[in-house]
Amino acid sequence: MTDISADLGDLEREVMQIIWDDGPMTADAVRERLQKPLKDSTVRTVLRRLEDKNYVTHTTEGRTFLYSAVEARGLVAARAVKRLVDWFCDGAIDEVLVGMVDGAVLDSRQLKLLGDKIAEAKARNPKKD
Amino acid sequence: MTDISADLGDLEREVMQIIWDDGPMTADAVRERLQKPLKDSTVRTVLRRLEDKNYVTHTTEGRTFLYSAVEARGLVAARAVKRLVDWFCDGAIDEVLVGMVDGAVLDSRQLKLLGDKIAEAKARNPKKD
DNA sequence: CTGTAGTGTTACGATTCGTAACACTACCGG
DNA sequence: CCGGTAGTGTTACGAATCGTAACACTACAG
Repeated sequence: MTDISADLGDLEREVMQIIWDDGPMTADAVRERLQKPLKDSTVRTVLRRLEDKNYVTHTTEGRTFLYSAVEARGLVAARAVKRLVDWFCDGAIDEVLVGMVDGAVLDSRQLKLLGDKIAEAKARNPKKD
Repeated sequence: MTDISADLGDLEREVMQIIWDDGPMTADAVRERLQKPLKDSTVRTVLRRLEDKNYVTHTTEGRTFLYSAVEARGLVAARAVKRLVDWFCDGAIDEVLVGMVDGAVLDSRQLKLLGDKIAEAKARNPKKD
């Protein structure tokens, strides 16, 4: 479908969360942290798919794989958001923002946070304006 | 997959764009505006699926259907963004924002736009702060 | 009353994803 | 030296979604 958002299934995302939260870890460690009791091979398959999709990499520790995230969660999410906006509105981000405000998607606290972050970003990175 | 972003395929999205852009219209009108030359029944199937998903509705004009969008594009996109952020970061929108800035997902123009929109929103909707 | 414009039904192949069995291999302990 | 265990690789299968479309049905115009 030319996947927007992120080409991650539910289980794949859960695994990513675990790895994002708890740093590099073995397949077995991932399995133990999952809610659903899944077979070993299931978790491994998911990890391999995530590696194919370049969400994780592994290093070899002895004969064991240590999986770690390739990119920070926030970055992946941010790019997903951008892709989503591009896809939806051909990049017309203001249309989305209007939607956010009008649809009460963001509450006032989040709006404030957003504003602060932008101020920060501008301060840190004061290009031509 | 508990579809995030929007449960729209590529063709479905194209159709939505057309309807969002050009108001209520017949299935045939949609087909004519599409890039790829598709069979009539294809377009109708997509429209029916979009109606199932509650993206469009139709009114009957004589024996012809007039399809129109149920919700504004920006609103749909905004909600998709929110769902995405929730899904990814459990709602930790600041993590996403950091990602946007660090990953240069937004350029300075967009940051400014974002800031302006927020100011607007606050002005229009000055809740407790 | 028949054809045409329009709608509804059904389908099929590709892809993705959750889920897993099974097969293979290298090292540790006896 | 050899077998079992821990770990990896291969292959698969069923459900869901989506693009794509054929075909069947129906109502109104002429």
